[in-house]
Amino acid sequence: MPDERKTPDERAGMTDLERLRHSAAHVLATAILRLWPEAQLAAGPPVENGFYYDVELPHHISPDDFGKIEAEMKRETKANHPFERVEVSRDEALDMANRGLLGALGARSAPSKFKLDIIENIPEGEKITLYRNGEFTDLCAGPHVMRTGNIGAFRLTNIASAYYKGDEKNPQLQRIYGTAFKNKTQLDEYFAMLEEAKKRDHRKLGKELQLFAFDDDVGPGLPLWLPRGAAIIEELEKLAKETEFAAGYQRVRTPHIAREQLYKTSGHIPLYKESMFPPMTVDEHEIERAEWEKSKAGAEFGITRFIEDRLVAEGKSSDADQAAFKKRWGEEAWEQFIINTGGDALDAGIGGEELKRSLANYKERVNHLRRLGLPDVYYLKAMNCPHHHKLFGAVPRSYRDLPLRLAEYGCNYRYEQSGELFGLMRVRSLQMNDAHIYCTEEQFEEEFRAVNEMYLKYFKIFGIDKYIMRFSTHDPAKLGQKFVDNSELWLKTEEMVRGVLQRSGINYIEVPNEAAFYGPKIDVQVWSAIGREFTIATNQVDFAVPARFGLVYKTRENTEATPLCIHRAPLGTHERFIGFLIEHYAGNFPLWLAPEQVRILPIGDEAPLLEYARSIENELRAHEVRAELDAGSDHIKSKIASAEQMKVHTMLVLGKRDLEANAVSLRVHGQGNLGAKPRAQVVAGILAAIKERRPLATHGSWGRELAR
RNA sequence: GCCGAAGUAGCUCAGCUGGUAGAGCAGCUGAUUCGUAAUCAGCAGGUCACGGGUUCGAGUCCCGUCUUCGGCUCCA
Repeated sequence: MPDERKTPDERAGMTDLERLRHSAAHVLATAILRLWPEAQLAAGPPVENGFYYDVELPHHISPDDFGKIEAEMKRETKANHPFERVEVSRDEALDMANRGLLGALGARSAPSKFKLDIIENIPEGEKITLYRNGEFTDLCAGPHVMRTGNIGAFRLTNIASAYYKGDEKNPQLQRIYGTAFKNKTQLDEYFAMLEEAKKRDHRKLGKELQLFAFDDDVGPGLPLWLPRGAAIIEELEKLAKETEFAAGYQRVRTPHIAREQLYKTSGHIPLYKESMFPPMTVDEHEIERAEWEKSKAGAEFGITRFIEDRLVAEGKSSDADQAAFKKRWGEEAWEQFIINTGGDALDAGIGGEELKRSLANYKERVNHLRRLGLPDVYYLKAMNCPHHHKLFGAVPRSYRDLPLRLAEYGCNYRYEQSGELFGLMRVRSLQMNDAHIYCTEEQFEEEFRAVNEMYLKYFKIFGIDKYIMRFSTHDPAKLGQKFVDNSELWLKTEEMVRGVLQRSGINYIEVPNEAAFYGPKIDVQVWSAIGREFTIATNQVDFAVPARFGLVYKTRENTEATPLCIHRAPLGTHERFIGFLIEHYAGNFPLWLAPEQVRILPIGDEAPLLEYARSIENELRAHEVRAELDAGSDHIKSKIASAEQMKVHTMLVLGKRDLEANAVSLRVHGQGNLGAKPRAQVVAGILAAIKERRPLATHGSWGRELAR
């Protein structure tokens, strides 16, 4: 949370680079004020890749303004003013803010309104400090570098909007982002890294490599998987199925929709209703219902008219009448009677044949509508757990059945806010590598440990060597609102999870107040080959929802107990995981994952050569290798260029010489020509590399091994 | 959802202050038979995101909608 106050301890812990960037934010503010003295400054902290300053300003700053802002910043760093720390009393600070002196170059007519607000939020007893560089003074707790000249190299990067303190009820500010480094070399390296990241962008590569597409008619956030992308999905599912089968999981299948009641039971409605697609209403009695509703309204009118015409006019009523009415016609008719007469019926006498007829008519209609029942309401499923809970409950369970591990690549639909959609990383239809493990408390530790080990196994396969597990716990103050109200269970399960994480030596950090509503969770963060961060999977403990579903198993003592549930998805969703893999591998997938594993490129199109090429293609395809034959009339250079461009993993170039020697000329994407090899050796090498899921991409070792 | 920017051929992009919509690549047809990153020629390809408006005339100006992007907020 960028706008949450940092404690003095956290500030003292700022790294040198953060200090430098924080100082750069002050220099940015100095420059902005020189150009637009009326600017109201809010906050300007260092962030992960740089810094920003939030300002309120009538002029809309655009990248076109960056040049002149940077020029002013340059002047300030050239001047090499010292950062001067001044301690002031609360009253002095308030006085200065009122005179517009804070976040300013000098006195101004308007008070420094955001600074005033910030001062008011500084806890009593905490020191209030100002920092000055040149003529610029800002309310700031520091720390800073010694002088403005210590900011070696900086550049403004982009501009965005942000609510003051991140609250949409507050005014919207312009947030100017920049980055700064000790020297120009580091700055240049950073921008080179960004360039590389741009080249690896999964949206760009996904289009170029024909992996997936989006279409306006299908809808935003609903990816269409082209055959090349679907091939990756197939491989991931194969991997998951093998791994999970070996770990004792059982596969299940559930529909994509369910009745409203399921999500009421699970508690997702109303808690997550906004992020679900709006419901579908199915009404088999739509016409009949409409007719009877209409005649019910007619009957009501009849009652009303009777009241108006007769009873009210005659003006008589009694408690005995009321009781008699209710007994004869029921509570509902009485209520309706009251509603229709605006309460006058209380004072009116009850009786008369006409009223009786009207009420009989009315009641018949009410009863008929009741028999029709309510229309069916269905939701697209936003998660698989409720369906899986129903599967647990579908069969009587005993402790002997536990742990029960139900796995499914379930397709979920989530109505993510339009502004959240982002390529494959945030979508509205997602296929999750989901499973739910139902177990006893005693089994929990072993199950949870096994899940973590599965993560580590996958990391190895995909060459992910940097990860962290974020262990999110509850906030006791929000029990009953954001979190299921059971303090004891929270503490108990959190302790269990913490224990497993500690004992298994997993790399984790603890994050308070971010748990799921039904239990503590673990978010798995990984870093791609170029150091971009992704949250790939979440792993959750659920001690609440199985009870809501009334799930029980028979214990050894023949009593009933509720199982614990672990929600886990090591490969997250296909969408996000493949998005990650594309950027991780820069589109150069290892052979087993490559959309097109082998392309056969004959030199020329003479019949015997094509026949030879076809026989190799058939042999590979018989082993389910994704092999294609380029039988076109292009020159070989051109065929190679096309194959390289599509990042085809292995190319087999075939000419007369190869035909005569029963050989193939091996070429691997990124490795170039590896020379002619016996056909059987190359085929065997390809099959082995796929079977073993050798982790490296094109720079991998298998091509080299074959070339030996 | 909020703020800002963008949307021209399958892709990458040009199209100036309003005056008949263009290139390269990809595609198709033909020629080329070439040993490791692009052989040549021809053809075809467009409701300039969509809907209104201003104008004699709109890709270009104005308004609305959709989508995408950069952020904010959100993420069971």
